[in-house]
Amino acid sequence: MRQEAFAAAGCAACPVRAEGLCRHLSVDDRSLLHIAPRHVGPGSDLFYQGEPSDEVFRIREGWAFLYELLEDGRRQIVQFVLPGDLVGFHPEVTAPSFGAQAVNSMELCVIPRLRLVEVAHRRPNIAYQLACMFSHDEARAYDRLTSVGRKTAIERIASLLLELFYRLRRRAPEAPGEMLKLPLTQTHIADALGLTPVHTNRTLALLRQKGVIDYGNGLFHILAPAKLFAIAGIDPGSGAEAATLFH
Amino acid sequence: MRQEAFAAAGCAACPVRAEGLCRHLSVDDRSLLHIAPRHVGPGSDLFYQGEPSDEVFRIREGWAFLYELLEDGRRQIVQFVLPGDLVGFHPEVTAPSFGAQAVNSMELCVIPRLRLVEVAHRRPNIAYQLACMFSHDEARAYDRLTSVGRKTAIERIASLLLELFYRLRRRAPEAPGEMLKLPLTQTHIADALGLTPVHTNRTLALLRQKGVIDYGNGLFHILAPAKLFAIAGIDPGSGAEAATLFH
DNA sequence: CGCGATTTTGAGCACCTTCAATCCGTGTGG
DNA sequence: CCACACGGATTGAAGGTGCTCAAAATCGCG
Repeated sequence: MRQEAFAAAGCAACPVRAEGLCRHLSVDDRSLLHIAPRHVGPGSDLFYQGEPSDEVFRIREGWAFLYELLEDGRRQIVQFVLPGDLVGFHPEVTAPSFGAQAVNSMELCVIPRLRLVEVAHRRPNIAYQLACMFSHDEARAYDRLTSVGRKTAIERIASLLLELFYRLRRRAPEAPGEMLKLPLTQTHIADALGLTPVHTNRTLALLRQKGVIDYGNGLFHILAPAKLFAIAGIDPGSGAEAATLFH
Repeated sequence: MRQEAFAAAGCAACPVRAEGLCRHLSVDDRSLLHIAPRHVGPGSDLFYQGEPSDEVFRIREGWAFLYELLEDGRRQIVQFVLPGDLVGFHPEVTAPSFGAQAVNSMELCVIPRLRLVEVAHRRPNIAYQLACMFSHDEARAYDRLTSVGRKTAIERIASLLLELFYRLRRRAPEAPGEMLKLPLTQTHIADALGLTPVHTNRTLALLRQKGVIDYGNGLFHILAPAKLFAIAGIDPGSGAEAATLFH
C-alpha cells in the first residue's frame, strides 16, 4: 500500500518523528493508522468550527491556529499549533466548537479519526499519551485564560512571546538564543490576546521602545529576557506559570 | 482493608458512580485505586498552585474551582468543578500551574495519583476515558477564553450562566426547569470572567432589570432562556458553542 | 444585637476601542 | 521600469466599556 510505504519512508525523514504521539508508535501501529501526507497553503482551513471532521492532523512543518468565531465576526484564537502537535482529535464529540487554519505553508500527516480511536483502545500507552497531550493543552489554555482575563495588554503580549519562544526552543535547543521566527501578523497576536490590532501595535512599539524586544519582517528579537519575564509577571524561578512554560 | 470496604460500600451509594471515570471501573480497578473518602469544608484548598500533589479527587458532592493567582493577588478562576468531575490529575507534570479550592462543603473520593497512572496504563478504556475528559475540559476552556477575550460583560455573564445551567442539568434532568442553585459569590463569577465584582454586580442587575434572570440567596432563576441565549451570542440550534454546552 | 462578608450604588478615571488616514513592503501587470 | 493594488504596520484623535476608590445597605450568623 502506498500509505504504508509513506508511513515507513516518510517517517524516517520526519522532523517530529521522535516527539509526542509518534514516539510511542510501533511500526504496526503506524500501518494501522493509515497515515497519509498532505500539503496545505497559508490560510487553508484544516477543519471548520461546527463541522464534523474525520481527520486528525499531526504537524510536520508550519504553523496553524485554533479559533472560534462569533456571529458578528469577532474572532478568538484559542491556541497556536506548532510542529509536533496533534490537532483535530475530539473524542466523543462530532462537531468541534473551534476551527483550525494554517498560518503558513504546512506539511501534515493525516490520520483517519476512527483509526486513531481504534489504536488508542488497543494500546494503553497511546491513550495515555493522548491524555497527557490534552492535559498539557488544557494547562496552556488556563494560562492563556489568566492572561486574557487578568493581565494588561503589555503583560499579555510579553507572556505570549515567552510562551511561543519556549515552545519553539524546546524543539530546537540548538537555535540561536533569543531570536524568534514568528509567521504571525499582529492581528493574529491581537486575536489570541483579546486585543485590537491597533492596540497590539502600540503595545509592541512600547516594548520595542523600552529596549525589551525588537521586531520586523516576521522576526522577533528578545533583547532583554529578564525584563520580559518581569513585564509578563512570571517568575522564571518559582512562578506557577513557569511550570507550563518550561515543560 | 478498610479502603476496599469503602470502595465497595461507598460506591453503591455514590451519586456519581455511573458517570465519567467510575463508569468504566471494574471492582478490581476500584480496589487497585485505593480510593478513600474525604470531607472538606468551604474555602479549603484541595491542592495549591505550584505545589506537587499526589492526590487526585473525584467529586461526589459540592462545588470547587480551579484558579491561578498572579504575584499581586489578581485571581483568575479557570474552571468550576462540579459533582462527577475529576480534578488534580496532571500527568507528566509535577507542579500544577493552578490551585483548587472548595466553594462549599464537599464530599470527595481521594485517589493516589500513582495508582491512577498504573490503572490507566493497564486499562486502555480508562486511559481513553481520561483523554475524553481532558479533551472536553479543554474545549470548555477554549469557550471561556473566547468569552473573556471577545465578549462584553453582559455576554460573558449570560454565557457562564448557561454553561453552569446545562452542566448541572445534564446530571439532574429531573430538576426544575430554569432554576439554578449557585453556591457562588458575585466575586467568584467576576474572577471567572475577567471582571471586577462591582461591574459584575451592575451587569447582573441589568439582566434582572431586563427580566431575563432573577436571583438572590444563592439561587438564580432563568426567566427568559431564549433571551439569555440571544444575549450570550449563542445560537442553541447551530451555534458552535452550543456543541460544548449540550454535550 | 453586633460583627463580618457580600451586595449595592455613586462618581471619576483609564485602558483600550473605534474610526480614520497614512505609510510601507511586496507582488503584479502594463 | 514604473504604476498600481494589496495586505499589513503605523499613527492620530475621540469615545466608551469597565476599572478604581469609596461608602452605604443588606445578609448571614454567632
